[in-house]
Amino acid sequence: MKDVKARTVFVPPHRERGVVHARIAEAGLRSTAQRSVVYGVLLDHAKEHPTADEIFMQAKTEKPEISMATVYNCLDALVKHHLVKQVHLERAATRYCPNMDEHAHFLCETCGEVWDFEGAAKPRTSGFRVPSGFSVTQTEVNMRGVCPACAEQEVVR
Amino acid sequence: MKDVKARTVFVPPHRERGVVHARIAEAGLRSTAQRSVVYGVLLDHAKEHPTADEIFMQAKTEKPEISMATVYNCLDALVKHHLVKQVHLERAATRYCPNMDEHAHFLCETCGEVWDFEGAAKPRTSGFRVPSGFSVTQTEVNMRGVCPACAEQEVVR
DNA sequence: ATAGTATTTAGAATTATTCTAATTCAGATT
DNA sequence: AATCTGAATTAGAATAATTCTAAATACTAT
Repeated sequence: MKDVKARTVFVPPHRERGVVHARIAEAGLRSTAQRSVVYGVLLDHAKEHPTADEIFMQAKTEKPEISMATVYNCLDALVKHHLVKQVHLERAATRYCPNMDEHAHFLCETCGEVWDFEGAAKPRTSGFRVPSGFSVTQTEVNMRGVCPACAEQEVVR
Repeated sequence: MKDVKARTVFVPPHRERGVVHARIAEAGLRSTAQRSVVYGVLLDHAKEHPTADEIFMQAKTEKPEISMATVYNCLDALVKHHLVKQVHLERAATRYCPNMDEHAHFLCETCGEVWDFEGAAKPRTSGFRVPSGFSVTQTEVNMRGVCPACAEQEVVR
């Protein structure tokens, strides 16, 4: 399990009793203890863009009985109700992101860290021509390259 | 294995003796029989955006001894030498695309088909602000929604 | 409190991908 | 044409990611 970090302008809501519960309920989801824990973990670790497994391990510290299947169930429910986004960056495990503002993801190919890039694409379709008849509900923009820290190291070497 | 189709403006080069070989060599890769088969399959099935497993099954019809590990090795080599792109649309298997023109991918959430949307994003970063210091080498744009055929069926129903 | 439905659970099953170590091959050199 | 050398291929095992299953539990509305 690689340790990933990321920078974002997104400020997750302060995680306190009731806030997470309320958000889940507002989204039209039955609010269960497990969903609160999973969503709470994701809000606390938004910058890490954690995988299901990383979320599972963290969630267990708060709720030891929780199972992996439940983490997947919860994540799917949160995704379906637009509280969380899936991020498909690599051939490896899917990552999750509770920042629903429009933003792109950047993966540093050298260190593997994931970053959020703010700034909405106008049109919402990121500049690509959408043939008529297609309705686009979601756009995911993923970039790869080298982050400043890694670029600097290369120069030094 | 789901049967997928897609529409694209990309016209794959006619697959004949030597053409595939030459492209691989030009890319700076040692040209082996297996790489030719894998790349050839991909060119013939560009519209399907096949998975490694689908490519493996097709490749076996041309070269029965080929192994799955080789398909992955070949795909990785082709990706590294910019002959092929990985497409990460879903939590499921990675898809591969030999169309290196700038384009976006669209996944119909109803029927699961993948489509190519032409049209380069300018700036190359798809309208998102890239913080200074980051160098972007690749941008992947994935959209989801409903394709015309599925939209029509919904109206009828 | 009770029924009815959705959710959770453990663990098995499946699918996708990577690894390993032995063998074979492509391309350069003689 | 034969030889060399590092790279590529192979089968199969191993690992990792995700989904499935059936039984138990927890919510919500009565």
